[in-house]
Amino acid sequence: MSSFPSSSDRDKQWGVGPGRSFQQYEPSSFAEDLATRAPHNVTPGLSHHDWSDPSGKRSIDRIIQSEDYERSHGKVESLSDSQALSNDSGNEDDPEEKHRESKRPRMAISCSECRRRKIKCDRNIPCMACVRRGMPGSCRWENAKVEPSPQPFALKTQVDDLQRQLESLQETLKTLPAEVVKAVTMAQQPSNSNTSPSKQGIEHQDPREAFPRDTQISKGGVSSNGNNHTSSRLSANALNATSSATRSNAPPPKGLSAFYDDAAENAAVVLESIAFNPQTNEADAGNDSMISHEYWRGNMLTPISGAALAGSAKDDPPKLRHQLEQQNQEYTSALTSIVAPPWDITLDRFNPVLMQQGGSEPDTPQHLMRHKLDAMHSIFENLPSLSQSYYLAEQYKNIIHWRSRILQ
Amino acid sequence: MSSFPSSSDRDKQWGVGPGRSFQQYEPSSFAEDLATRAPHNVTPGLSHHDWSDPSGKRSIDRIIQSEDYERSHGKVESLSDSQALSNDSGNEDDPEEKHRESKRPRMAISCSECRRRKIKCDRNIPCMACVRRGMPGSCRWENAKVEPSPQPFALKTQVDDLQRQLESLQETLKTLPAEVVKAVTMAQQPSNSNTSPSKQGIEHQDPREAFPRDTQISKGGVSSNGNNHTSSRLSANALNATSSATRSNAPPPKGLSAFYDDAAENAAVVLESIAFNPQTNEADAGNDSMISHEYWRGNMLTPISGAALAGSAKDDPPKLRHQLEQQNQEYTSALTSIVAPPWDITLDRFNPVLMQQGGSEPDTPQHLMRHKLDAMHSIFENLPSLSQSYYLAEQYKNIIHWRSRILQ
DNA sequence: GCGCATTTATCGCTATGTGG
DNA sequence: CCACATAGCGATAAATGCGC
Ligand SMILES: [Zn+2]
Ligand SMILES: [Zn+2]
Ligand SMILES: [Zn+2]
Ligand SMILES: [Zn+2]
Repeated sequence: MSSFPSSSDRDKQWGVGPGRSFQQYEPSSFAEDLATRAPHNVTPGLSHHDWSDPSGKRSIDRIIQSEDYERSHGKVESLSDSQALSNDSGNEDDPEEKHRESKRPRMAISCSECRRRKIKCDRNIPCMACVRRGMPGSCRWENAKVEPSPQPFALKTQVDDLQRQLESLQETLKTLPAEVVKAVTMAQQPSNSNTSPSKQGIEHQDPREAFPRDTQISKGGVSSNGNNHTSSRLSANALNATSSATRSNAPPPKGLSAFYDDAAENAAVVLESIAFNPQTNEADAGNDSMISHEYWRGNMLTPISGAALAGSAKDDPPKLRHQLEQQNQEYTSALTSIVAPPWDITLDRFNPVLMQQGGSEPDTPQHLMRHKLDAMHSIFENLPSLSQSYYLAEQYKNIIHWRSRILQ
Repeated sequence: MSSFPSSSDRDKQWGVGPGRSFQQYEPSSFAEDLATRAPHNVTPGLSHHDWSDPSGKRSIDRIIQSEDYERSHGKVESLSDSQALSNDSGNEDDPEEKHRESKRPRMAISCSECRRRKIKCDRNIPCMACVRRGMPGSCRWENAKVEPSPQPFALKTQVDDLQRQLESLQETLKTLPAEVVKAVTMAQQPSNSNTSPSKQGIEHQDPREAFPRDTQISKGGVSSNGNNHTSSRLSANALNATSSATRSNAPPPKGLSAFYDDAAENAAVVLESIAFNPQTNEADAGNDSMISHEYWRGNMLTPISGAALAGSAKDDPPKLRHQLEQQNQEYTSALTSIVAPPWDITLDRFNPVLMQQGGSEPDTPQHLMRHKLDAMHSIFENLPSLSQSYYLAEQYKNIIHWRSRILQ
């Protein structure tokens, strides 16, 4: 750490380029460097010159990348994120901070993944790079800091901390009424604490067993994988299995019915608040941070755009190409099966295809209405999760907004 | 160590290229290196060439990025220096040791078993290789590799796992009635260990990296690393299941307590307004950056790629095969329904699926409203997690924003 | 079980873009 | 024109997994 051999820097002559010579690694650049990499969050521009402390640079940057860092460091905070996106409002800036520093001089356009990997991004949404890599779903665009590459290690303290929390929570849970506890644990399956990777798990043997399959899968979505969280909601569902047959199993826990109702209410409230006061929720949401953000981050599905596909195919081996095509086809069809099916868009009007089978009746307006509603039902039925509904709504909103801008 | 090919690597100076000369790995890095790595430690010092930062360090730094860091950030460096490398002190010399660390750490994606045997791994969690071998239980993804660093570090997988458990529990808790939750959190909340940290710490990186492809899919309950805490979500499935899989026009849900209806109605109105009257919300929309988007980062489900499926099926018993296919189908459709944009981008204009229905409907009879509400109920019943919805919404908002930029 | 040819990922450093 | 950021090349470390 001692200061770096500054003088030496200069020596490094490496062929200077024609034109201007970059001496990038000068002191200042150092700071820059940090800023850049660290990006994780920091990004926002603040100049972190401050801590330019030369020493340890490298490691430090990496380290710093945590958001908290910035937070604590000064400002940044969500602002950057939100801001970036929100753009519209634009008005109220942070009153307080005022730092003249421009936050983000240059907006990013490459997808996050490409930025992280420092590779070329074709700027499509599932960009080719991501598609080729087999994870079109991880192709996102966030106008924000770049995250550092994943690392296999973590701080032990983290582990300890988590462990502690977990225990604490579990402990607390014990104090709850029996029924509740039961429901909860049931839902959440004994989290064996074990941190250690001791195997356990699924036993082996019958391969079929290995695949948990059952259940959740079809879940309308989301939840899915191991994450439970989603799921949990032990409530409502059980209660009104309204929607048709259930997949069997899991009989609703009984004594909780009273709670369920409440849960439903809560859900409604939540939805409402999200819809109307996103920022308000911010707080809540924020705090629930219990969840790991990691969850959904990476494998979202996304249909590959035709262009991207075509492009990639160009020089890829036929095998890969075929694979991509097939993959895409799957995505697309799946997508269609749910979103599109009930509608016959070509009619340019609401026309629930599915419903039709039900017996085509005359075209009475009345009936049309009826169809409409039924179709809507179909949709809603396929929007099992709040995420979905919220997403659709949001999406729609965005589209409108976007369009108005484009068409200007 | 010895295995390391290379120390000599360094020699390979690859001649400087014509055109621009990169001397990348040399001089300049020096300074930098020195600052950073060297200090750190350990590294033995190999002649500069070797600066190979030995490794540990490198990766370690990365690791550290956790929040905890910042906390201490005040001095991060110290940490890094001493801590991380602490080991070094003293023995830093052995060339051997140090070597084991790599300059460019990469996360593994094949399961441990496959890696060990050097055979192909389909990257699913019980990977086919393991399944076929009859020991799906032994299929784990431990990023084993080097786990050298003594003290302060731990495998990230551990952290992930813990985190997951914690989240799961908390999520579940959230579904409980407010009062209960309050009691619980209160009891344990004492801001124990800054909770916040956890969230972030882990965040970057995620599994997706690890399993580029669709992997987790079958995971169902298995947490990624082997632990089996099954995922909970006891009931949700039931409900949701129906939807995607079945497209039957199930009759509208009904029969909840009156009060539920009220709540739902409110929510329904909200949702409706969002969907049908986007502009109203527009303002809000912008700000979104709500919640820690980080939340869901990471474990989204992804359908099994056709290729993978095909491959596995190849020599598997038909029964299993069928199961897999079905499972996949369900996953695909479910997930797609969430992610799939309701518009048809290729048309360069949208096909507002939702819009239509909403838009018109001026004279909605009373009973129509009723249906709508019923539909809303369906949604609420499946309300999964706030985090998810936020994440998704955010995600898409980003996309829209991005598009608007690209399109100018 | 494993040598080793391939494929893939990481990252120093340069080229560019952009707001001020 | 400059300071500061992003884009992304291309060398090269590492992981994968064929084939014996
Ligand atoms: Zn990209
Ligand atoms: Zn991408
Ligand atoms: Zn495997
Ligand atoms: Zn395996």
